[in-house]
Amino acid sequence: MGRGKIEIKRIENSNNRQVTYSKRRNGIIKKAREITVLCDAKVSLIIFGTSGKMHEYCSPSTTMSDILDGYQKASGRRLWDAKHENLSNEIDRIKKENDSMQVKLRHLKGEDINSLNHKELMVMEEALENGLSSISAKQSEILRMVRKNDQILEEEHKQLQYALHQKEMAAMGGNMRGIHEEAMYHQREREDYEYQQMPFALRVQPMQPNLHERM
Amino acid sequence: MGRGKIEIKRIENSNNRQVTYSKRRNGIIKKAREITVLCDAKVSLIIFGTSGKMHEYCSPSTTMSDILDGYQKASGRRLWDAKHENLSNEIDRIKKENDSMQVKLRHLKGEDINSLNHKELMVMEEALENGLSSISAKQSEILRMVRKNDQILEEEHKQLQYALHQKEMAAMGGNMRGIHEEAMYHQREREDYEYQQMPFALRVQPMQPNLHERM
DNA sequence: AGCTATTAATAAAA
DNA sequence: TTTTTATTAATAGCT
Repeated sequence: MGRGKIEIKRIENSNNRQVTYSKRRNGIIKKAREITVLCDAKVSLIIFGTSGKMHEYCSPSTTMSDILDGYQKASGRRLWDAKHENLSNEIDRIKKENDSMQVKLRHLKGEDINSLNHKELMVMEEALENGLSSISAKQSEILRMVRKNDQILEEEHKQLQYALHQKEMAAMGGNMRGIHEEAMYHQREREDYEYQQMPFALRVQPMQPNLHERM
Repeated sequence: MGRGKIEIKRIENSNNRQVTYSKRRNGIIKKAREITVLCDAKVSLIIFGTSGKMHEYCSPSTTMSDILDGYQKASGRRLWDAKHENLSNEIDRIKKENDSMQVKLRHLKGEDINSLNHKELMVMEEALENGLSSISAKQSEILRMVRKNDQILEEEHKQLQYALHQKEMAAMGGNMRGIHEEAMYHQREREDYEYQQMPFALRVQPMQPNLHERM
């Protein structure tokens, strides 16, 4: 049914193949549509071309799921059971892994250890001791950090007190001598200058920014 | 394409409809087969007639499941049941549980504890100490059991030595006085009686039957 | 089921 | 891709 007869075998010319695919695909879908209308049939048709693009047709009176349900009943084959089984198996596997970890955790917490023998207990004891020492070390580290921060804060506190004292003394002197507004302004300027001159590390700023999170 | 043109609408004559269905069904399946061969396409085709009988075609290079998988991916629609989703969800849930337990275990072993804060470390430390003390207690218990068993064995050993000594003495006396067979038999009877008279706890029997398993 | 006149699909070309 | 068109393929109405 064309300008020439063709053999039903793979079309080697890729352009021809693509054109033929497009035409015949439309043809099949048209035929599917026609048979559903003419004969009350229910049709599910899915076509994938080499490009991977999909085309589908499904009778308007039904759905893919319905037809596939019917397919499963009629053919006895199960389309999804293989998947089901895989998933179920994976669940079993993971659950077992889970259980054994649960048991380990309980053992490490000292629960249900009646079933353990001396050797196993030794291994666990060692693990616990290692864990404990790691954690103690970490605790000490945090404590050191806290102390250091304390120390720094204390230093800053002293500096602030000193600065405040200076300011009060200066202000008092000014009042006693009846300094006017402009003089006060310069006074403030001088204090700003003094602050700029303080060693950087002594300025007010958080030294361990995330320490509160660790407490 | 027939002796007359027909409108594409339901064929009211049921006999004609059945005949046309049969012919066109074969036609579509043939077309499906042809497009797979000519164009390397993958086709899934399922047809139900009014009688409820099913006819299908699926490209030989693949399976219904494969094509329907592709359909799901391409269309975004889900053909499978809620069951699948439930299973998938459960897998996800269990995997998460798994992961968190893994993390806990690692933490208890003192690994990856940099991310923990002071409070969490405190909790873990306590858990580890509890676990350690439970295990130490169990170890002591086992040690006590071993010692007790030792003691019992030692007692039994003494009793056995004593019994053996008695027997040897008796045998020696018998030989010296030339005791005949019947006398020896009575000797043995007497020893059996003595054994029956021993305090039950001192008789030879395993005191901690499964102790070897615990070591 | 076959047959065949007729329509429908489509291969090749544009 | 789509259109055109010569040709083949499918099939409607009959047996």
